[in-house]
Amino acid sequence: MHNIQEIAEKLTQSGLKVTPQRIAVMQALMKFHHHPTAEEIFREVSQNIPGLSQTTVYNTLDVFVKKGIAQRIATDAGVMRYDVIAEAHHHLYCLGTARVEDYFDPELDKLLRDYFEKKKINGFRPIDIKLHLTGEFEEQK
Amino acid sequence: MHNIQEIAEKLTQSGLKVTPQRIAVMQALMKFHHHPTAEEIFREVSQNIPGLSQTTVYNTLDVFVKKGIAQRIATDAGVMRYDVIAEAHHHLYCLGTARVEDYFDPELDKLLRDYFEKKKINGFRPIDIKLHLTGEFEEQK
DNA sequence: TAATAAAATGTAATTGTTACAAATTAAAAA
DNA sequence: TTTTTAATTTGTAACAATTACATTTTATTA
Repeated sequence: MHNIQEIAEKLTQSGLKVTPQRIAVMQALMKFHHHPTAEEIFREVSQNIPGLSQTTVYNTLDVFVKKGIAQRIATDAGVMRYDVIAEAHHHLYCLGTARVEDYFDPELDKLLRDYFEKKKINGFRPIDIKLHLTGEFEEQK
Repeated sequence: MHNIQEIAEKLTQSGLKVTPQRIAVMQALMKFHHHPTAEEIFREVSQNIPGLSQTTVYNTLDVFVKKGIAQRIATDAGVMRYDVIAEAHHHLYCLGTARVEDYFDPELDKLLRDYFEKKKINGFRPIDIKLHLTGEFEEQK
């Protein structure tokens, strides 16, 4: 779902009005695969929508998060990063760069699900299990 | 190691001068088990050290993190929280409250270590593996 | 096409954190 | 002990990211 039609549909489904700003923010979210900050999205979307306000970007991202069509992640640098929600995935935090990448691993998900089914944590019912892998990218990519 | 002597020793070992502020900050870090914010530490430590500056708390926590005797974690609320580093542990993020609790599970650690030994992620070498369990505490505790 | 609730805008406030210069202090040397 | 010196603390001000709020604009529905 990368075209305007489908995005509009998704917005309507979530009970949101379809506006150029929202469509553009969603497109930017889907374009960047490295968890953009609100500022990066603002810069990107501003090219198409000249008078765009920062506030709008923050509002829009917030709404997306509340509706569950985007995800907000806190980074160690103190900036929030955003993410379109697709399937379950984990995050790779690159040490040198501040990069955050998605990591999909259904096999691991199953392993964890099974593990916590057996093992109970006292009084805590996990709803979402996410791995936080800190490390380094080897030169290549 | 909860007494002044031992804390002082730990500071010296890390190549840090022993100051009342540092000792008090470390004591506060050890007293609170729910990952205090800099502000919480400031309030606590201010009681013993009246003229204490906010900046000192931030500096001190930063130094601790750099020396590896404390840990800084970014939260979804946009505030940093701090943590004395003991053994490897994971974090339980409580949905309702903004609480973050430690979760120790050596068995799980081994499971994960083994898993990533076999399974290679393309180009990424994990240094630290941390689980991020979001969920709810059941009434009791 | 008009009415209306929702959304976007701009500005200003707020919050958490950091930069920086000056004053103080812990530790080492005399 | 006293002196020296580099490290640490302090206070203030700056900063960056985010939010509050009042006003204007717009998408949707009737």
